[in-house]
Amino acid sequence: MKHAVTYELIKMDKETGARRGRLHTPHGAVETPVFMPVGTAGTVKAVKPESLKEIGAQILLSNTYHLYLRPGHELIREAGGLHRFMNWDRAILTDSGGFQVFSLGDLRKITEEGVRFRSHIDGSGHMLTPERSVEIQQALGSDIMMAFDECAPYPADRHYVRQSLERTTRWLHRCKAAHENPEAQSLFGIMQGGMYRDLRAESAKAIVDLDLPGYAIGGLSVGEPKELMLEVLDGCVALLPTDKPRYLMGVGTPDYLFEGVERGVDMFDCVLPTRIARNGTAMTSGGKVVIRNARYQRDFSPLDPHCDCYTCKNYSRAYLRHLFKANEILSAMLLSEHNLHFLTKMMENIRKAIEEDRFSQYKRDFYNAYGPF
RNA sequence: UCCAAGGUAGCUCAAUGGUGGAGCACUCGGCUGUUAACCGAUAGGUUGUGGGUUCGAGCCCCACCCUUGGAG
Repeated sequence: MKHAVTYELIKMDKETGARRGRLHTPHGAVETPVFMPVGTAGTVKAVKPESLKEIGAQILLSNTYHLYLRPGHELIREAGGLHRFMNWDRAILTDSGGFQVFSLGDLRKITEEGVRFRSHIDGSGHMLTPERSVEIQQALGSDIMMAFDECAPYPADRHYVRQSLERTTRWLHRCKAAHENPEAQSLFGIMQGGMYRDLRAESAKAIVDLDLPGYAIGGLSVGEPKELMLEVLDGCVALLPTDKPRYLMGVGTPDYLFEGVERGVDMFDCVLPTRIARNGTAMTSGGKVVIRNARYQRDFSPLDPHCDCYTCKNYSRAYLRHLFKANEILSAMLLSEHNLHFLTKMMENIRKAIEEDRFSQYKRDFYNAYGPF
């Protein structure tokens, strides 16, 4: 059987676990390692698809739970699928709603069958099951569907995490069984196991046994200290096959991206660049810039002097601060575009550095310029 | 000139005669498979002025100043 999405390993870094690869999808190739901007509700908030293309985004993430509630997956099927509906002809990965099991804590109840949600929009009741999640993602027509999982909270006791990951594994089998056309869309499995090394190993073995076209590491970056996260991540990557893409879910600060790549992760996604943009913060080559701060009131220099994005080419820090303070929508647009450009460009540089066997050097240079994260 | 209603944080306003608060603004912090153009924290006061009553006054009394509306 031919999978919709395949992974081509192009080059391994000589010193670290970093690797340069390529994902082949029904909507074009994706050069890895890659950062995927998040477009939860069928839009990367405040950024036009045209701008995303200019920035160089290769693949977007969208969300099953949110699109199911509004406007409804049947409507999107009727529109010709999510790609057409949102005018994005490059690749799309859809999350399964599994993260909402975690983030909508008070609004859901987990059972073996699935998860009962109360809509955060109108309070109505809904049942999301592995079968239902796959059905919705098939209607959306994403290139990569994620398995319906439970992202366990941190901290969580061993007993809970074990129960949770075993249920997630059973759910993965049901997702695979419900998956109708693996040649049109690929299903990625998600490893869980919290911060417990042996449970991670159990989870990894269970999902790798299904021989899926890609594997994700879930349940990290949920509030645990960075050292712990990296230690767990070390173990996780080692458990995954080298001939399949590895996706670290929910990671998006520059340091975590470098650390992930260094350990052999190929894909990342995160709301952080767009969210902090809307809240008045930018990532720049010189570090984090909280543009809302009074110190930038009369700073007429560009946000990042080393950046060639639309925002940095045309506007000053003083103007960006003014827009934010004045609650102007353009503030969210310009800062979001910049932050996505920044991370996308950073990943581009990382890929190039791996090709030229100077990943570690690039990482050092980047850290030196960026300062504390 | 008279009548009325008012003067409390930068702004708009709360506060039985009993420890003067809120929202917004300001300043700062946080945000990691989006419940998030969000959340949190700090700061900010001779309660228009001067007297009086009272154990105690933003609140009651007197005078004055100022604002708004009305009448002339």
